[in-house]
Amino acid sequence: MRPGPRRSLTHAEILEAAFDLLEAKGFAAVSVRGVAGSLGITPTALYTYYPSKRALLRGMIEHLLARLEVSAAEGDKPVEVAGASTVDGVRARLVHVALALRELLTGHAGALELIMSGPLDGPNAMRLNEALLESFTASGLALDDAARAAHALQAYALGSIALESAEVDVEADAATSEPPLMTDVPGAALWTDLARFPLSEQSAAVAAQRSSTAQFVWGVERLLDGLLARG
Amino acid sequence: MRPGPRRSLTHAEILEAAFDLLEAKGFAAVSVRGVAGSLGITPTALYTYYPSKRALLRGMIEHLLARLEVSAAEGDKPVEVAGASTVDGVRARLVHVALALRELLTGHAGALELIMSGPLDGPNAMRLNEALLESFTASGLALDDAARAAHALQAYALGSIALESAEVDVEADAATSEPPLMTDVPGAALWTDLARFPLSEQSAAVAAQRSSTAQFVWGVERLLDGLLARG
DNA sequence: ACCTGAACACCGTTCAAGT
DNA sequence: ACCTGAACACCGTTCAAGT
Repeated sequence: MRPGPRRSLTHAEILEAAFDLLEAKGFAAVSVRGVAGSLGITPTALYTYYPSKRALLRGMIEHLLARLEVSAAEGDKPVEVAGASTVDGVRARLVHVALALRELLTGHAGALELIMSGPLDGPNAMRLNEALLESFTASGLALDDAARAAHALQAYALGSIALESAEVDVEADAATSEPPLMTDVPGAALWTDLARFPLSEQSAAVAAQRSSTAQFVWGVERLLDGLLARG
Repeated sequence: MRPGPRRSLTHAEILEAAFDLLEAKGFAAVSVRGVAGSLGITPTALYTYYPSKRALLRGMIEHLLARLEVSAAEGDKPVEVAGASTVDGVRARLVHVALALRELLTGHAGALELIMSGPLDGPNAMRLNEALLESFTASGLALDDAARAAHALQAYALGSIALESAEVDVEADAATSEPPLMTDVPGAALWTDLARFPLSEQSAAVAAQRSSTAQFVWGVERLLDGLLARG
């Protein structure tokens, strides 16, 4: 179509190859050499498109967040309660955005490491932030408080997802069964001494369900309780 | 003192060297080769003490969390309000623990990456969890809810610290002034088009203060509002 | 039992050279 | 203008060999 492309690759093609690698072999496989290799070019040729690996990762984060559903699409969750339908709808939208972020990051292997690998300051991260600000101001918060609330909700969501994925990792390790690691670190001898932590032991059943969507939403709801409280 | 040490090093000495490296040169410098080199031994000798780099990092996490002040030390914050002094004291303790965790992780360069590099399931992580469970049950929550609340608070704290440190990174990068990265990624042309995000622009002043302790505590307080709410 | 040296299969990045 | 090849200074991990 074009008179003749100066470059053999588009950024979109490079990012696609990078995500294929991420999905297939995990975050560690997304190396400059690996991405270049899967595109049939030399590692140094990739530096023509991105000035550093960090820049490549930033491009990937943007590409990922572009798929985040953030707008106030109707029919998400019809409000059935009579009365303050607007506020309830806004609240449902906030929960929806948090859940969408969680699904985006738990759906792609290595996506969390990607997000955590750099600051969230690209246009799509700002789109997310703007959507949260809209929702919080729409539910009656002053702009300053809305900004703090948006930040708090993002912090909870990212931290929650990070804790989840760390626990998934340990389940995967359980198969290889690492040795108990009895070291001379203070307290390390008690590694499996659950009796020292009676409440943790008793609540083990709940702890086992931490990776569930319900747990995530429960936390979002409690945070929103605090953030949206008035009078 | 001892009849004759079989090993030339203790785990404590190795961890100390590893933390010196972490503090001095950041997380990337904490390599098997780097730690071994700073101890005057060969990389392979380190595998006598830790079976993998991952095991070394787990040891470091435990070492770090051992320094976390988690107990109900008196005089932290004398309750001045008459009335429900116990509950207020418990709440103050929760804020205190969250702040202590934040100071621990922002105080040591690379400590967050360390924490995020694996699951939080060592004895000192359990000590933290147990302390949170005690506080939440003491303020009237059922054990199930207390477990969920403890998890939510840890999620918020870790996520908040992660967002902070990512922003610190970008400030450091501002000096080297990376090019604006005009790519053909959808939306990337709007990278600096703040006008598209009016609320984000207006609240930029608040956003600039995100790395403050006050912002962190505000979020903890709002979360606790939701978690501790009754009737 | 502890440690070394050599090796394997990787990294991100730079730079002179080709077309 | 785009790309290659060689090189630099690194990784984590394994394994035979020494003491």
